[in-house]
Amino acid sequence: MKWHELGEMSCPIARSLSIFGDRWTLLIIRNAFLRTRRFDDFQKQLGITRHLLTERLNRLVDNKIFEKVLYQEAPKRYEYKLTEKGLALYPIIMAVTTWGNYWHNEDNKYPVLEYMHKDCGYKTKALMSCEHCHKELTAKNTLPYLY
Amino acid sequence: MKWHELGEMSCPIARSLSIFGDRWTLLIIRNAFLRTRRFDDFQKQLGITRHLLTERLNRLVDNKIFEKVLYQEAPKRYEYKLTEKGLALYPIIMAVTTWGNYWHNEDNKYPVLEYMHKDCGYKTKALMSCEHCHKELTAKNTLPYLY
DNA sequence: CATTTAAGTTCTTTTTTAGAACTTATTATT
DNA sequence: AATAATAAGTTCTAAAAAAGAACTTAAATG
Repeated sequence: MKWHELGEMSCPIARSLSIFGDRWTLLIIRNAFLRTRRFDDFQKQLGITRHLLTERLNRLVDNKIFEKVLYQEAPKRYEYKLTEKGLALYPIIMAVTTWGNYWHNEDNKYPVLEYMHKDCGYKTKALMSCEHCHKELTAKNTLPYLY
Repeated sequence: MKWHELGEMSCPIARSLSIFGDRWTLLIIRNAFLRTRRFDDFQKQLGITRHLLTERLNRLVDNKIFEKVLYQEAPKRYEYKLTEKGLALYPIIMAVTTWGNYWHNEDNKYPVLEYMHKDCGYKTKALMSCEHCHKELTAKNTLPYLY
């Protein structure tokens, strides 16, 4: 299977990975959530080559995850800002964070990145939960279900 | 930054991506959740080259996401079975599914893959929620918080 | 006038991936 | 008994992608 074919698959996971299933894109998005918006800042923070960063940012703009916002007229300069569609990636970032914190952190060698829920004021772990009964969803109590 | 350096970063996202932040690994894991366990089945279902599949499965075994389980003595053959650490990736799969379903599906061109919560019996969307107040967590009501 | 800033672009080298054929050990079929 | 099939890789070559460094452009700054 060629990579670009993934984008046309009926599986939502395959389609999603055709956008961010590579070595850099989710890290770019992570930094965007941490308020990075400019080319050189992404480049310095990530250590990604300028060439690749250009290519990835363009893909994210094409897919409406970032929008380019003019911040300077001459010469024209744009910031890369998460759209609503881009902001909707946050649960993925949280899910990856949570797994990395608790499952891929032998001997608690690395610090734990948690989240503070502003509405209730508590430091919280992100749980996947059922929209009906609000209990936690796991591989064992859940079945994929094609609508 | 070189790729293998990611695995030693303090950020849980970077460390996680050092395992599954590539073109194939999350698709392998998706299929594992759909009960695929054998080399040739992964290969045929995904259309991945045998060479890469070998490399990816070995990485997943090294990282204790799959365990090899002997299912035939002569010649020795092993199945790749998700460990508890591997099963814990399910929220990531659900989060990616949910985003792909609702945000990366223009004109509802593609079918929606939902989940059935066996405990309550309802078809459900996977929501990221606060372990305290159980309300939904989003980019806007949440702050990363280094413990 | 020389430097700096910001956002790329271009170039060469290295690494990864794709694709197809081959191997090995055993079981099933003609 | 010889031939084909199954399963899980391994080994090749060619193609694509990524790394790394230097260059470009346009304006602002010292």
